Amino acid sequence: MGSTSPSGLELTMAVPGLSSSSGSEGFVGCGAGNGNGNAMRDLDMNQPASGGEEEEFPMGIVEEDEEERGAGAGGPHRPKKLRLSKEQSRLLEESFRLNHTLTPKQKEALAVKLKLRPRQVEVWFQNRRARTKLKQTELECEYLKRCFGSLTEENRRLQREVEELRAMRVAPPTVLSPHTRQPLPASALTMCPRCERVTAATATAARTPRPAANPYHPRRPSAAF
DNA sequence: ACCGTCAAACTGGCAC
DNA sequence: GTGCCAGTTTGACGGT
Repeated sequence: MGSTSPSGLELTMAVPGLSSSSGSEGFVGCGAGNGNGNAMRDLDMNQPASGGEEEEFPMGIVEEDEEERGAGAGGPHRPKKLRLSKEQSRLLEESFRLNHTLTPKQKEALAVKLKLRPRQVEVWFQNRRARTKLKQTELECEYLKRCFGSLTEENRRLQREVEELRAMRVAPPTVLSPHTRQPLPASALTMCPRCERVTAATATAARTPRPAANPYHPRRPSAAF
């Protein structure tokens, strides 16, 4: 795609690390979407078969039945589809850059300037907004995918850590009795609820049934943590 | 000739 | 009533 996006989609996105400028050429090549096709097409598009110098807006208002067109929705034949000239596209892009929506006056003025119908200008802006939004959505999607990936990795890492901590808990620390200086049996140990240090269990605490350990919040195995 | 992509144009629904 | 949007249709065009 290169620096000059053929469709020149300008994107704004509240994604860290991505350009969020609403200015021109905000889009950094994401590769997705309009590929190279347009770049080529723009070179050839709307070129008269003769290849000679043509009017500035060759694809302007079609002469054919304007009335039919209005009523023609769903009619037997749609009018031939137009391809906007490079100059028309350029000017439309330019005004889109300034404003993503048009007032009726602006629309009318632009239509006159481009020799298009106001409806065409309106449709172009609608489609242009849609394309911009689509591009943004695609970028957000990519960003969220990356987030998902890193969070999955983080989750795996934390799970491993939990397993390691659980494994360490199997072998409780040796705590010496303050009285006898002899190692206390694991069954005599409890966790101090205030300082979360392993202490020698009192006789009453040892007899009091304790609630089952919460598997999601395993107690710390020792004061070392 | 066929297919995929892009964009012009249309349609119906919704918000104001 | 008007304008916008999401979804769709359709034609132009390039690539194979």
